[in-house]
Amino acid sequence: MIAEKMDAAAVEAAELFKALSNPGRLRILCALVPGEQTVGALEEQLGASQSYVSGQLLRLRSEGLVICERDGRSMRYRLADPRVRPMLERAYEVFCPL
Amino acid sequence: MIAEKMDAAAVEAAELFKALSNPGRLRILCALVPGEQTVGALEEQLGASQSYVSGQLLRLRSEGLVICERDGRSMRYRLADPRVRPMLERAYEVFCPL
DNA sequence: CCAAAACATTTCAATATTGGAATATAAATA
DNA sequence: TATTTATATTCCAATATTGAAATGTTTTGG
Repeated sequence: MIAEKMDAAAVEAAELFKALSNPGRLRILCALVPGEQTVGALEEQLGASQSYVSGQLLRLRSEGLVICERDGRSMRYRLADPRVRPMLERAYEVFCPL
Repeated sequence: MIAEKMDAAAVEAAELFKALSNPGRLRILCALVPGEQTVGALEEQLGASQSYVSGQLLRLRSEGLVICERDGRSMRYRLADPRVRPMLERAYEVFCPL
């Protein structure tokens, strides 16, 4: 049956949507769309605490949505899941009209 | 500052994503993309209980994502928020490739 | 090696979500 | 009108999420 495929896809999609369902995480991911960002840079852009940003990044990392790489004493984060960018682009069109 | 607009948009978008972050709700909304559906029809398509489907519909209604109309003893539900369809279409492209 | 900078991690209380079970309501039919 | 059908609503215990606070870790500069 096709229902199982649809169900599996729905579970996967729902997981991604859950990752996007928090304004802080959403803004972090959006900030990564143009390219890599340092944790400190993300703190500034969000106006959020170090612990908050780092915590959300940890979660996003554990879900495979971002990956990081050390650069001196900083960590550079970037998007890692190819499904994120298309969804964010559409969200941008829908929620941030010209 | 533009940060406030971005923040407001992020909050709105995150709310929609939260509605989509449950496989059951997601499948209900997907089932409504082609057109109106009865509660019973949704129960069949999802293979879920009456109480479950009706409960999720109640929530989606309270968020303004769907609206319903009585038709005899049935209720016909349909999508009500113009932002839902574009997001689901993109999700379909991303998660249900040809 | 030591201190500071930049992140990571743990902990926790408050709050929210989940889905099942039971019960209630509205409309049609006999 | 009594019953059945279709849907709505309430209730609840288990689980998950949230964001702040405190503390731990890693790397570099002196």
